Amino acid sequence: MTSSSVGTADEPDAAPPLSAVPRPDGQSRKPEAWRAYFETTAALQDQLERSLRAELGLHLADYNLLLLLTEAPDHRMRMGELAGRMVFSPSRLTYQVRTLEQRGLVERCATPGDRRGAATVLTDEGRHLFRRAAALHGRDVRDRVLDRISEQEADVLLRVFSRLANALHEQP
Amino acid sequence: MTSSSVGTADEPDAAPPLSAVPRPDGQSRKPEAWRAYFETTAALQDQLERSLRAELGLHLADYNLLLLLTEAPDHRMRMGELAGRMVFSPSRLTYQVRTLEQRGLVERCATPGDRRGAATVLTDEGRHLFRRAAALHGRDVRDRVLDRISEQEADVLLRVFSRLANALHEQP
DNA sequence: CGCAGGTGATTCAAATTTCAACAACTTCAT
DNA sequence: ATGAAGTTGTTGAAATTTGAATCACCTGCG
Repeated sequence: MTSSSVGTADEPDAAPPLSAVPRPDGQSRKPEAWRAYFETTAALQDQLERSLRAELGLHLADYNLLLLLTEAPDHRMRMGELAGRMVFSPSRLTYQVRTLEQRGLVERCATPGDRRGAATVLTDEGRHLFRRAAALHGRDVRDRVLDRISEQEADVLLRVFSRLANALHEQP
Repeated sequence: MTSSSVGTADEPDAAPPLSAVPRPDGQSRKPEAWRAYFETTAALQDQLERSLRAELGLHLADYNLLLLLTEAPDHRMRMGELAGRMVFSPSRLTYQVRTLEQRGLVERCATPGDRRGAATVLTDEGRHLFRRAAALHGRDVRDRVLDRISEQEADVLLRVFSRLANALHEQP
């Protein structure tokens, strides 16, 4: 995907200025920032996905699902919660889990108290594959992103995106 | 989509350019920043897409395609270039353009010098719909993002994502 | 010229995702 | 209890996306 500019966008492209001094023309740089963010994100996800695919045959979505399970207590999570965290529709999650199950990376099982529910658990094989995937993906992310930003910039990113996330959850 | 955290990212951080103030515990906040960025981006795109869909029946990809055409000289662009900018596979672009063509928003036409090529042009109807879409999408983006960050933060985002984009283009 | 080797774009089948029901179960107020 | 209403997940068909051919055309060299 690309741009998604707010419309009033004049191309940035080159090395951006250093200070936060207001521009001579009094214009905001926010639209440019939005566009840079949006376009770069598309290219970045494309590359991360390709790498994971080429090396381990995993989609980024597979990776993220395995990551969530890895972190979950007992390596186990309800379908619903998983769907929410993945920003997936329920049916998409069902499909996704089915494919991982066919590859032996996860297993489905019933939930204790609620006979409607289902849960997904990481298998040993899933845990092993994730370990390899994490090494690869971690390297990819460091090479392409983390090693290219300063701690200060990381702080700003963390602050900004955390704030945005809170706002998104409050008023959908 | 979710996280994509770097997971097992225990590695000395790259040299922080400026005067990064280390955390008390000496840990880097980069992995957290990455994760906040990644997760928030997923939720944000989901909401932007929903809004555009609900109001105007456009996918975010439709919007972006129309945006690129709107900005292009003569409201016209080659398939190849469009695909590159959209980070779309050629066949995906072909399909995407076909659906927009069926809705009367764009037209295909031959390219002057090269009889292999094809180009896409925005129609008047496409231009009109884009205007409405831009108003809506612009408001969405302002409400959810731009009005929630400072000019200084926007500057950092612009600087960071421009830098990352350059790096991505250099070493795929 | 004449064709070997690209390039630009489309096509087709298979994989994935969405959307709108549906089924199974829980909850809660009767 | 009882059944209306809400939850949880799945299913099936249609829409979208991918990936491997394929088609049509350009380029350059012998």
